[in-house]
Amino acid sequence: MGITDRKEREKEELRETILKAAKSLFLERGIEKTSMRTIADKIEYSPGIIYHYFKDKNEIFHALHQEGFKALSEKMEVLSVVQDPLERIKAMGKIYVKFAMENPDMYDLMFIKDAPMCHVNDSEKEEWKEGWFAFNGLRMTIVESLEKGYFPGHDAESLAYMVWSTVHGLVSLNIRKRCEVIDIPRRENIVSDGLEAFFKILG
Amino acid sequence: MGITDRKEREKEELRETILKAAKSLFLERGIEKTSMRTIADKIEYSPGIIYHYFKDKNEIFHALHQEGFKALSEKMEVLSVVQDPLERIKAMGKIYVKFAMENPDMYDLMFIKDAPMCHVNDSEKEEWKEGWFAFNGLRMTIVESLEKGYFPGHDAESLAYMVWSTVHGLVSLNIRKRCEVIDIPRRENIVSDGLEAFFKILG
DNA sequence: AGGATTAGTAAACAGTGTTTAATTACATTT
DNA sequence: AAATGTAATTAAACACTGTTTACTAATCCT
Repeated sequence: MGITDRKEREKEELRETILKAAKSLFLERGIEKTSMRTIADKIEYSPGIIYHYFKDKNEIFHALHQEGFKALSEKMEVLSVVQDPLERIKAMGKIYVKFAMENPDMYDLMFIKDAPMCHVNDSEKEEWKEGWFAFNGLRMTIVESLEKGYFPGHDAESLAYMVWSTVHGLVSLNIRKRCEVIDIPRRENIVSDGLEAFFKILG
Repeated sequence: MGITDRKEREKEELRETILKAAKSLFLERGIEKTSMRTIADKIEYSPGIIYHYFKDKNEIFHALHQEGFKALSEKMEVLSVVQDPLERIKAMGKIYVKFAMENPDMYDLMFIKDAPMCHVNDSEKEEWKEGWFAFNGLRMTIVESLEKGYFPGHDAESLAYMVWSTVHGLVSLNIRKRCEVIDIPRRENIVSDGLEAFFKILG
């Protein structure tokens, strides 16, 4: 079965090539300017071939979407050294915001664009694994905080969603250029300043 | 100059007709499915005519964008009866979230989509008036809170951006379908639950 | 009434995602 | 080695998109 195996491998290779081309085009020109034809041009194949490896454009970007979550979760690994759960929440927030500001297009794809989520709804229904895993990391840390007496009278789920919302809001308003309402000198650091204000309120 | 006036009025009328058609199509099918041709079909003119009244598709949706801000600021008018500034912040948050959940497509256009903001950047640069006005309402209330001794050690700008970020995060994660990570029974009320958690933390 | 201006249109351009049918390349079987 | 069957690959088309162009028809002003 050596030949079938090699075939299999070659097929996988082209899939990876398509994905790599899509990623580099996406990161330097955005999703809208990355068309099936520009991807095809880049890999020097005809546009039609892509549909033998991906159902549609959405499936390509869903794959990149997953890569993004892998990258983010890797950055979260250092959190294991932070003992205090409240400090760990703050450290998570910092990593999250840093990731978003350093990879705005990837963040956009992961948390703002509606494109790849439609795909999730269609094919995997209640299955958005990467997202669930990431959110659960935050929720567990908050459960631990509640156990240690932080945030009395709160419940983990609401609190976790609220914390996520705040950091998401901080970065997404910036990424989608809604910060123009803030004076130019302040604007530069408004995301990290907002984050610090949030931490101060958390206690 | 009566004739010129009537001409002017008629021209304004078609502009309004286009806007009305665009709005109704947009609200029932979303921005992506509202094309220049579907608008033209609806008003029973040829697609080309739209370009005599609007520079491009963006300019149409920038006009709707402004309508959205007018609607939101009208809903904020009741706030004048709330005396305590901290309570006013909370009331603002509730109105904001209610508006977003009742008009998700309009909210999307106003705060999530990048489309109409590009237009702002190009033509009016540092001029996004409606947005600045809305944000300033929040900032002023927070200044008042600081004066009354709330949030010691904070500055108004960071705090205002943080509060805005939280409410924006709560609704935008929901609108862009990132709440699938939350269990189904909790999901239904997660936005208002998250908002309550935030209020609880604000004090 | 005639020339200028404006409203409106049809058709085209360049682009998009996607599907189709046809073709090429290649492994397997005869 | 030649024929067959299968999979990879392509060119071309379809139905869209936003936008521009050249043209016509209507209206206004002198």
